[in-house]
Amino acid sequence: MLTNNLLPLNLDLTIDSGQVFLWHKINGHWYGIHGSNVVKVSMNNNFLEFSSYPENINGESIFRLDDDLNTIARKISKDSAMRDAVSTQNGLRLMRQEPYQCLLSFICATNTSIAMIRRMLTALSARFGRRVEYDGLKFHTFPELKRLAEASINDLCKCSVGFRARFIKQAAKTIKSGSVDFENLKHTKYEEAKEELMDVLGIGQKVSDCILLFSLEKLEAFPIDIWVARAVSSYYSHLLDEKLDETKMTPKTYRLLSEKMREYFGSYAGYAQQYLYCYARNKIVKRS
DNA sequence: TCCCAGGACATAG
DNA sequence: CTATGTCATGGG
Repeated sequence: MLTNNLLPLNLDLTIDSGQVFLWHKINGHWYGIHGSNVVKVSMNNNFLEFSSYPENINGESIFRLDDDLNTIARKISKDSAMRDAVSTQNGLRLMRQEPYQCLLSFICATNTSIAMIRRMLTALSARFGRRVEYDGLKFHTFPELKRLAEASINDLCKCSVGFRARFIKQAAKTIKSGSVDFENLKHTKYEEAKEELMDVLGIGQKVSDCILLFSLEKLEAFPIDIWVARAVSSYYSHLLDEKLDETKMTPKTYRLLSEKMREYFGSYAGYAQQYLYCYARNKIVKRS
């Protein structure tokens, strides 16, 4: 499938921006795990080339080409910091993930690094997913909820998930039971949907925001991790009433901050957040 | 050896 | 409602 609708799209930047964790670049093509499918993507002079297996998936949907990025970039470019973040990362987009995979991924993302998240999710898929071969390459699909819900804590721990094992198992049980309806949440107001997700064990404010932004169409969600907190502290302290200690993110501080930033950036605050996140990781001095 | 990483939970006040 | 300690794991 080929498309050039509403580009720009920078594949490398987007896929490697801490949203998805089961993608690999092989021979110039990106291969990713999208639920029970393997997807294959590449760019050929402004055309998105896309295929998937075993099901036929819409690549424009995964890369949110239905979002008019130029308009969004213009809307969030309200200050010099964001203008710089946008202009130096042209084509960075949000992705549209499978909600259940996104949810489990960000439960694994608590208090760890991206390299570790990749390791955990790769191990979980290898142990509990289904083997698929595509383009002569071997993959494992993302585990079905049933497998994770029935897995023993011990076997989950073999995937280096540590204390997250019980969260993964319990969350898989909860979602499988149907008490959380993703399709319904897509049409529920941000605040209400956020609260509902936080009823799931292992999901707090930040993880909930990530799930909402990356898989449930809540583009106003503004997840705050340590990097975004540093960026806000560096570039947006003038918007805050009190001085921000970005090392101490209490639930109260998180609530105030994210509310402030949603208010400032508006309905596309999530895009602003993603630009800030990547910008901060490259720009702000990493403490050794 | 200590600190950090896309934090959240349990408990006590 | 708020503050503090605890939770595995691996890299730097």
